[in-house]
Amino acid sequence: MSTIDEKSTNWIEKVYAMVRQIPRGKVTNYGTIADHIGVKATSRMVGWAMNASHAATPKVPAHRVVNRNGVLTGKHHFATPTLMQDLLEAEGIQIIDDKIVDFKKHFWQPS
DNA sequence: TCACTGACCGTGG
DNA sequence: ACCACGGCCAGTG
Repeated sequence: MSTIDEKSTNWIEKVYAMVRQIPRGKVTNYGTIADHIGVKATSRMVGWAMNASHAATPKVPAHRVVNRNGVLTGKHHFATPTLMQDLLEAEGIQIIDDKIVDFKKHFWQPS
């Protein structure tokens, strides 16, 4: 705490940076992020990192990150269980049963 | 100090 | 096609 950190949890910051790079109206999944980071990090770690993303600056659009099934797995972790779906719908993404429609079409992947 | 869990994904039988 | 297991980091009890 105090002062901004250093090198520890460096891979976590990479996750934040990648999620912030996601354009509006697009979504990605944990595996792709972890894989692109190319470090010792798996999807589980990415999800855990996002758990602390609420303290990251600037805020990380975690609502654009879903699981491989295109399901809003982390919606329950938001301020409200419907906030994630509401944000995605606001970006033009249709969601049915907590699942993104045409997930592949809205899927975004880092270069 | 040790052990388990966590917003997951891929592979094997 | 379905079920079970391993992997990786950090935080909490």
